[in-house]
Amino acid sequence: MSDSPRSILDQMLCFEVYSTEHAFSRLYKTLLAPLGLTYPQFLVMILLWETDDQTVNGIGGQLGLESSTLTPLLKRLEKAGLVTRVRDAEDERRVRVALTEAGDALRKEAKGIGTCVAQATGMPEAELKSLLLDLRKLRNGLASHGAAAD
Amino acid sequence: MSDSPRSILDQMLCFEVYSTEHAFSRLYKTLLAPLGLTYPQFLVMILLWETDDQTVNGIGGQLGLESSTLTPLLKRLEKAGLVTRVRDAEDERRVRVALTEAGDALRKEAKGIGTCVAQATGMPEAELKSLLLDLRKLRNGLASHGAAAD
DNA sequence: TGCGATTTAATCGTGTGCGATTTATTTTGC
DNA sequence: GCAAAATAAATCGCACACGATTAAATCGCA
Repeated sequence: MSDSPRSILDQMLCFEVYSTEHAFSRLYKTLLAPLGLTYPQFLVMILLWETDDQTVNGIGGQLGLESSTLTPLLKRLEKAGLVTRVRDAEDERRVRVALTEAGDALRKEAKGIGTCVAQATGMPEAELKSLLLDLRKLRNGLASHGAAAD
Repeated sequence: MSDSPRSILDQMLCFEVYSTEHAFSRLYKTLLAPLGLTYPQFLVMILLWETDDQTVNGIGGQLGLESSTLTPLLKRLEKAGLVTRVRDAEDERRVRVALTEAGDALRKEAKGIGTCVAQATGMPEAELKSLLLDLRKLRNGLASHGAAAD
């Protein structure tokens, strides 16, 4: 990227979101490499650290991901020994995802990452907070549009 | 997504960017389906509509994408009859990507998409513009951090 | 001039993402 | 109580996206 020649892309908000997402992704890649996690895997772990033992749909609802994305991802976390996947005895359709000891222990390793990212932005906290709220407003607008079309 | 239970994710700017990117992606999917384009393909077409006949690296530099991403994508555009890919006679290492007539003609079909997306956000133009600038500031911060680590 | 370093695309392997479909289970409506 | 509808997860095919590597062409400098 770096210094692109002026282009119509510079006026497009969607492209700014698109490339900012890539920038975050690249930063997280280096931060998460020691933990052996990808960014989406990290998001799942954050949810489980907060509330252990959730269903696939429960996780997907919070992240906005389909089971077609989550199932393979969760299998990789299982293979890495961080979570267990077991059919719910109450409702055999559901699969409950829970932390293993190793998965729980990883929480400590991840402690500093949040503040590390905040520092990497080079922006004051208040500005980041207001940007977050503006983005949420935008996302809600886009989502409601999609929902209205159904 | 919709109404997630309150979670630590709600405080994370990176997740807001991540999910806003998905929201844009879903919206563009429906808008671009009639053109037979994906969103990254659309970005490439925008660059070519603006400046025809560019190298793979030239396009990649503007989009922040590697040749490992672009080469298959460009081959799909070529297969769809929208662009040509030919080795540069001046420098045989380079591949020049240019619009076909069909690729150029598609420009008209894409005319309304920009304003359509702007409307879908449900936010006033000035707000979108300031959000774009804030995001650019954030992205530059993240990128410079990554560069500094090299 | 010629050879090593650099540049440019392409290739390969891994990991998201999604839509459409499938399978198994539970809920419902009669 | 049982067939139809609904729900949950998994599966499949396709399309990004990146890092590492490779192959070919060009550059640069001794």
